[in-house]
Amino acid sequence: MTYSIAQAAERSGLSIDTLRYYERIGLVDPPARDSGGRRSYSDEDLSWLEFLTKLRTTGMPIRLMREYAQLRHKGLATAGRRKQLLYDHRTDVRQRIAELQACLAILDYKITNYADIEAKMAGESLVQEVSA
Amino acid sequence: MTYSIAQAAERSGLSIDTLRYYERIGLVDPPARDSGGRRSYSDEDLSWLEFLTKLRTTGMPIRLMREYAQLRHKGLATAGRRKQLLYDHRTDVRQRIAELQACLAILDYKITNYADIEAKMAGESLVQEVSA
DNA sequence: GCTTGACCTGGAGCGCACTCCAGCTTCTAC
DNA sequence: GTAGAAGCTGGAGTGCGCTCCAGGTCAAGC
Repeated sequence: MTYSIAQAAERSGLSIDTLRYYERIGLVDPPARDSGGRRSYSDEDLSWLEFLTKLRTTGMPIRLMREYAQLRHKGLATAGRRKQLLYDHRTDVRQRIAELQACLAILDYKITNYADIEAKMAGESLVQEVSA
Repeated sequence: MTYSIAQAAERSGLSIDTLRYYERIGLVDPPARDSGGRRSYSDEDLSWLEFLTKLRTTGMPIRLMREYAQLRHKGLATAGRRKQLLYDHRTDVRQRIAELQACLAILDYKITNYADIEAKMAGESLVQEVSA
């Protein structure tokens, strides 16, 4: 299967401009071209894009994604370094999750507080109503 | 207790420039000034900064932090809207955590794959050694 | 009273990750 | 054979969240 840039954009969730941008900066290999010179993405291209979006979602800077992409081109010999890159990144992601969860607890606390305030205010207006 | 801007920066984890920037854009109230016209942060100021950094850590855009800050000034009457803001934000944060966890699973998978490759390569070089 | 260092202001600059644009080509459908 | 949609390129522009700078003030220690 091959895909036009519009289809690749839809499937990857990236914009057409972003796809071309990623190609320009060396994050993705230039895809095949059709007879009219238009980009024609393969399933393999899409898999790589999908993985890239995971890295992006987890906040990997483009600089590192590019490094990973370049290592891929050098074949099996670089597997160790690629693994290390992902390993380090995983550590970051875990830390980020922990951080978010800690903040979540604070949000919970604040929200509960506001709920209490609302309950109290509702109670008071009830008292007003009853005493009126 | 009062704190110089350098102390406030250290305690909040923000830079001095960021503290002044937050003040400029209305995220924090202008703190008191000492006799020489220098900023003098109170414990209350620091608490607010601490909370702001939680919102920032969880990715709340400055626009919304500012909205929250402005609501605070209007007193209890805005408690409901502030709660709603935090509530919506909590939903975002939870979703973000779920997203990160899904990506984490993929990273785990990839890393395991690389470990397998390494094990296989090590095995092969062992075979080479033995057969040499 | 002079140096040093922290702090002040207004405004410019920066890095990141896109996003948009002008002007052109190419395919498709009528 | 022509209109319209989709795609092409190189390059400029954008939004966010800071970060840095020049030129000045102020207080403390020597």
